Amino acid sequence: MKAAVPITIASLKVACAQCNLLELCLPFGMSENEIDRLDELVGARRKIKRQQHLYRAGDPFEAIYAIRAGSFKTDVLLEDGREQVTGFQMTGEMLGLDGISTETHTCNAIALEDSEVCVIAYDKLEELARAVDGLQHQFHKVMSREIVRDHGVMTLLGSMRAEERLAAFLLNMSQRFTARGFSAAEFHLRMTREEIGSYLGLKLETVSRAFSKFQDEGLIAVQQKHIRILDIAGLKKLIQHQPSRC
Amino acid sequence: MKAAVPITIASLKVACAQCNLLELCLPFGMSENEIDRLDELVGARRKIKRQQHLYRAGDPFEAIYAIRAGSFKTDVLLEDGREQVTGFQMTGEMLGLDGISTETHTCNAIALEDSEVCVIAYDKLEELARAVDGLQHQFHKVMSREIVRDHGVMTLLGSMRAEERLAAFLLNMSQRFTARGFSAAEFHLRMTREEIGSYLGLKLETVSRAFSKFQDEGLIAVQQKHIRILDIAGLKKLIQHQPSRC
DNA sequence: TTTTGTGGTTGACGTGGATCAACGGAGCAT
DNA sequence: ATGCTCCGTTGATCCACGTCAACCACAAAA
Repeated sequence: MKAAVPITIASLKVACAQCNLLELCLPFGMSENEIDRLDELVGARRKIKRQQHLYRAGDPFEAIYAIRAGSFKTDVLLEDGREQVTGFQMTGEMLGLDGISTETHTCNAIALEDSEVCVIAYDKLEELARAVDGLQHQFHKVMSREIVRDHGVMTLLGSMRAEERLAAFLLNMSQRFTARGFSAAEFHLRMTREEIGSYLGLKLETVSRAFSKFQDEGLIAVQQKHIRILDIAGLKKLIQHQPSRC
Repeated sequence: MKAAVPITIASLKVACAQCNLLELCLPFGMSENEIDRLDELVGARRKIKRQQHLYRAGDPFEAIYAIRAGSFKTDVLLEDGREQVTGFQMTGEMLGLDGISTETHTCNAIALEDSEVCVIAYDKLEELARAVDGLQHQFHKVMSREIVRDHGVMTLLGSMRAEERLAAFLLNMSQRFTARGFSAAEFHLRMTREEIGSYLGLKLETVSRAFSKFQDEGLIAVQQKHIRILDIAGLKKLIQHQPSRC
């Protein structure tokens, strides 16, 4: 019997105010009072095992998700079978925003490791956003941030060469790990070379070669998915592309 | 004398309900009552001459803009001088959504022809969105649509070859002209080959060659910026990329 | 009219990254 | 252990697109 440990509904739900991801997630910038009201919003957590889908392209859109633990990729499948990874998401980041426009998810969200998300029913979110100023504003910021991020990727895909792309990717990962309290210089990638390549518009062999080249040049140390950045400045210099001559 | 034509403040403002872009713009899907309330929101129109900036990267963010007439491009400048076009916008589309996240515009918006926009003060928009359910929902949809669109561009840049990209671009333009009541088969591009190239991650010569090739193959007729699509199905076939063999 | 400038086309050539192929190592089930 | 499978690395070759350069069309200025 569990009499000694009272388990209430509340304890099964997410208490945003207690969540250590607060700084990274939707509540960022909201007042304490406002955050307390968020808890009516977050219905349940959901665990997703590695390689499983949180949602699929075509699924009806009902909720957005905040990553509580773990990480995900989003991708779309072209008619001819090509896969395009559109993003990697870490704890505190939101998934599913693309579904609002058509009320249907437009991509697949797949866990890169065993993960857990907070489920945020979208109709409730809209309702609460009307009442809680800070929530509305933060939600808009989250969506806008996604737009800015996507523009960054477009720039990367549209105007950088292979090594610049990979350098930008590593610096981005490093920065995101840092924001989560992990080492900026040493981390574990949860995605394969092929997934990185798809995201960066490169083939897996090219990604692999660029990793090796960076290693030869003393910029990083690679061991499978484990990355150690030895020369952050060197990587940064790479992405401002020395124009051909002069 | 103009005595016979009373000019009121109201007539200088935009009446969303009377605007013929209603179907394409923010009000789409809102009720008549709701749309009437929008008029308190749209402060003024602003005319932008060809090649002039509506806003610049770094400008403080105060308003978003609905294009009332004309067209724009958005771009970002990399440190080394490279320009990356992140989008082309037509009538009814919104500009400036990227600014919400950092309260600073992150790209430049430049008119491709003499244009006019409706200025929507962002703080007023948030305020009104709290009162008018339909507005809140439509605004979210507009932002989400931008995210979906960007994912589409990422897919294009990440996994298509030059001719596929250009075919996708032409079909997209055609579809957007159609939505605005113009011919699907014949239209005028307002941007240069270089701007198209930047957007598609190609050099202007490659764009030009692809146009010529499409013309040789009878898919389109090109004369400078004037495009006539002769074989829509043919273009569509191009973008599903016949996998190398079989 | 000629001039000048901007944008577009086309050709010749070079190269970055894709493709094809072989192999090696890690993790997992047996 | 053994074998299997997935993932990553590396080499050899190819080709799509970038680069460089010449030229052309059109529009605005002189």
